[in-house]
Amino acid sequence: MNAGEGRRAGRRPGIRSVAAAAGVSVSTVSRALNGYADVNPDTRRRIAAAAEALGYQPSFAAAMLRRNETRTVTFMVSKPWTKFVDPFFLGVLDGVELALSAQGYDLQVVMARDYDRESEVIRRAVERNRSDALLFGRTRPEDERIDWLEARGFPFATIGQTLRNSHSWIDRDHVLIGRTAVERLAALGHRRIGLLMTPLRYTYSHHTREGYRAGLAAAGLAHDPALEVECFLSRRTGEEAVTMLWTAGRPPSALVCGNDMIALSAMEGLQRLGLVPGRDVALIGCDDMPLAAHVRPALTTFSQDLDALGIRLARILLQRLGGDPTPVHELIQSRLVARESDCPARLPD
Amino acid sequence: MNAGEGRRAGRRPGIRSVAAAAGVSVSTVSRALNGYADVNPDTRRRIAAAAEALGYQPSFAAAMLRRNETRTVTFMVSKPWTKFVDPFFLGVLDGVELALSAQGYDLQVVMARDYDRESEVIRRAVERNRSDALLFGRTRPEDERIDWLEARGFPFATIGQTLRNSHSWIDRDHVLIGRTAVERLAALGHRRIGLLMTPLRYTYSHHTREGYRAGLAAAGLAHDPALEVECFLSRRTGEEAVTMLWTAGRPPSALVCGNDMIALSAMEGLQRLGLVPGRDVALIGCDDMPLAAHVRPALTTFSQDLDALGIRLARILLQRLGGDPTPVHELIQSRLVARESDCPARLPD
DNA sequence: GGCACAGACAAAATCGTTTTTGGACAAACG
DNA sequence: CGTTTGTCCAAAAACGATTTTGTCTGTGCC
Repeated sequence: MNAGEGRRAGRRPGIRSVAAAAGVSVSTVSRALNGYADVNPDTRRRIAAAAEALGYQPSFAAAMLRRNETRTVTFMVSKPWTKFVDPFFLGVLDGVELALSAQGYDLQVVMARDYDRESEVIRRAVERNRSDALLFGRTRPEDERIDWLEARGFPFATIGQTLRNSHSWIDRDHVLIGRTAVERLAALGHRRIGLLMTPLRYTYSHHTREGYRAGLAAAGLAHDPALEVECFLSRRTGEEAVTMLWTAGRPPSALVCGNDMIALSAMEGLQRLGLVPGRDVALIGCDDMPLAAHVRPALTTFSQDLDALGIRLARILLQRLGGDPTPVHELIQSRLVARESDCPARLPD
Repeated sequence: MNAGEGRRAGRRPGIRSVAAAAGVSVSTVSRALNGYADVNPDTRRRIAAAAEALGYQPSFAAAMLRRNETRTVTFMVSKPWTKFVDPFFLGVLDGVELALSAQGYDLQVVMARDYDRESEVIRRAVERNRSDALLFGRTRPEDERIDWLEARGFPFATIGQTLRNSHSWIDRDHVLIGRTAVERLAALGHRRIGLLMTPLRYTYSHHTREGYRAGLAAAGLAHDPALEVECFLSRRTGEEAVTMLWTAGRPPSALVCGNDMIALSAMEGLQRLGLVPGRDVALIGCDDMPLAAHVRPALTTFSQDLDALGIRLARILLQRLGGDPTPVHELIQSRLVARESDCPARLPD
């Protein structure tokens, strides 16, 4: 009889079925279900009931086509450290998913398998236009990914800053972390404190170094550039750095490490040199990865609520997607977790 | 002049622009770009060139709507162990993403934040119909999620088996793992070997136990049910189990642990009891999580190539999506990584 | 020559929503 | 009473691809 009658029976009910059941037009159903104002409360209820009864689920593809948005956010996870996915990203991922799904957004994950391909992965993710926005970390002082995204006007937010900082980001306060670490070690009597840095191509490495230097200055300690060693992305990186420091020149009595991986690896290096970490040499890490608490000596390090970080990151992005174009910056405080690896200086020098 | 001319300029080029540029109809463009047979090789080249020149990217939403498929796979990650995401899932996730993206599929991730909500999360993921298939782990002997999915005819594959095993899965050979662990400990002279099981609601726990018992039988050792302890999902679970075993009755001299978390926690429990793991009590874990190698004593455990597991899992699913409905089962071999925690028995009893 | 057939393409229908446009009606207002 | 205003809803036009159906050639075969 009526126009919508020809539907094949096996199919999922569409909006027209709901319209027919509720005795209204499809447009009214759409407006009712999407919470528009101009629909009679009574009609709205009738439609909701019909939709419920039919088990109606809107076709996402159709809505997506019409609205021209995907309600999906892509998270790029980098994993240059060892073959394991970085636990840091995973904690964040969890929080991000929580915040996104609460707003009806889906989370898509892409992996950047090595440093050089990160730009390409981003480009592909955007050009496939299967998501509305992008999230990623490991930002660099001059970041071509960010330039590219800004030029394209594609919404995104990052974990970590750049030099220009023209975009939305969230970040740990690495300056404060570096400074706090040094001050703590200085208070323990250490006069020669080394820094095992994460790769300087990342912005946060510079911040940590800045904080480290500020800490030295605040404690009235001399700054010896030879004690700043850049580490790279291998499992043994801290080991190599330590070997170098203890082989050439005057070694430090304490080490601030850019992350826990480096600290752990440095510990192994120290042991290999016949030194006992946490007794002969003090160490402080950064990340508080699960390992840190279980190693002997347990690693003193900086911890943060990754879940919360992820949630806030997602919120920042959602705000942007909600139409507010002003960039948001947020600095997350980390908490020092005192364990065993930071010991007092043994011999005053 | 012609029909397609009215397009607003700022927009991404659509298939009609390509058609216009190549001087053919939209249908021909579609067929050419999707690799259908009945298009002249020459025309095909012309179309490809035009698409390339315009930077044409097909609207995914439109294709999705018409084809009625999303080219997206949802991966549900469970995370009941502690607050950290299980590294096991993450390794797998990586492999899955690799295999899927190679076939043009996108990966969507949903988190199951606790055990009870896993079914709900799955139901929601499916009903939103924003993905073509589902991947998940932590299967149970009787798994309502699987029943539900099968009833609905929704494609999926799992990490882990069920009792009926009517679906596609991939799994570690936990029976072999349990058996190998026991045999190794028996060969080291242990006569009383305990089993710290993962929760029995999971299928693999039963398999491990089965292997454990088979190992005992093969070594000619008595089976004492009191030595089989079920552990639950807390950070201290192994500690509690150990305390119980050593408080009541005759304690074992060696422990097979259902996973590394349990083993690590058991080590802490042993130390609290004044025992030295790896000297007084032998332990073997299962998972080879990053922690395992760094703990003192380093944990002897079973390792597997998670990347490969993820890749094969994805392949199994893609085969299903490709139209082949026959369920595929695949058993992955694990490798024993001998470290320090499995020591010879001290006193023959 | 007439017919069947295949190759290469065009035209049009279709997927299931959202959004725009406009119409019917009632209330308010002069 | 006529006009404006506002409420509620229907009709129809998008959105941009894929798929079906149809048309027009040219070729092979009897």
